[in-house]
Amino acid sequence: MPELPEAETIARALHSALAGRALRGVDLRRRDFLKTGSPRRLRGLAGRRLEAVSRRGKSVVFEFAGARLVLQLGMSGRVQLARPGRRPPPHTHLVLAFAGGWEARCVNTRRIAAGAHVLAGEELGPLAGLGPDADGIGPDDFLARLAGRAAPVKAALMNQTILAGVGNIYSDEALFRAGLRPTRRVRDISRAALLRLHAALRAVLAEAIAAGGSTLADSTPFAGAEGELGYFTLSHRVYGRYGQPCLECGTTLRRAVIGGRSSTYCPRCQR
DNA sequence: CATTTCACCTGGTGGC
DNA sequence: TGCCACCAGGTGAAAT
Repeated sequence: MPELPEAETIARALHSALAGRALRGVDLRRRDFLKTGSPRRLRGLAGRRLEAVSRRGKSVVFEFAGARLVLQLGMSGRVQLARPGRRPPPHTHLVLAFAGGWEARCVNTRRIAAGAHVLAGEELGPLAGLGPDADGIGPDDFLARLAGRAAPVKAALMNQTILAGVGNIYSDEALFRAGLRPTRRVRDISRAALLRLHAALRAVLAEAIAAGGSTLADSTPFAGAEGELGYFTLSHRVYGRYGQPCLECGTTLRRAVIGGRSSTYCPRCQR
């Protein structure tokens, strides 16, 4: 599912293909995909120049002069960068047409937690209340934001107000690398172990972003092929491997449900 | 406030 | 082969 690295990869690809181009047309194909702002305001973006595409947490941000369009990818969000004319894929809910003949097609199959937000000026919309981005946070800030919490460390990592961008996949991977059981309460974890977790999280995210970058280099959406932006495979060590042997010690990986999310961990390597 | 739980939605899977 | 129950999970609102 799209978390920080996937959103980063999408934002970078869109930025290199589209930054500097004028938005020519907006096609909102599913009205309820627009969560903040009116369709009128959305259409009002047409004619403006796209200054940049960036990322905040798990969201992709189209930056226009005086306004922003925030795209929440949710559970199953993808963006297809394509030439107009060809039929958009099923579940295409919003199409942004740019000068130079590129369309950014926002595709969502499971319509959960996904949507677009048109923000004027300094308006924050869904970005309000987000903690600092997980790929840039330093060890001191990380410790300060987590310190003393009663929540299970897995839940704390996925709490977007504490730290933005981490979801089920990368929290599982970071906890495995740090040797921490996802059910452990943060306040019971030593400072040294939390520092290990910080380092593990930063490393996992950096590797995933690099993997996304290499995927981009292969798919070259700018070369004319239809570019599906959104997913790539970093080889996961625990995520989704419930019931299979741990790659470090061979113990069968177990599953725990935390905050309604299933988490996979090694009962021997993670304490 | 912090924390926990639940609804939302659809495609893929696995059992029969 | 076909049917259907079940699962996945990001977000925000509601409950504790």
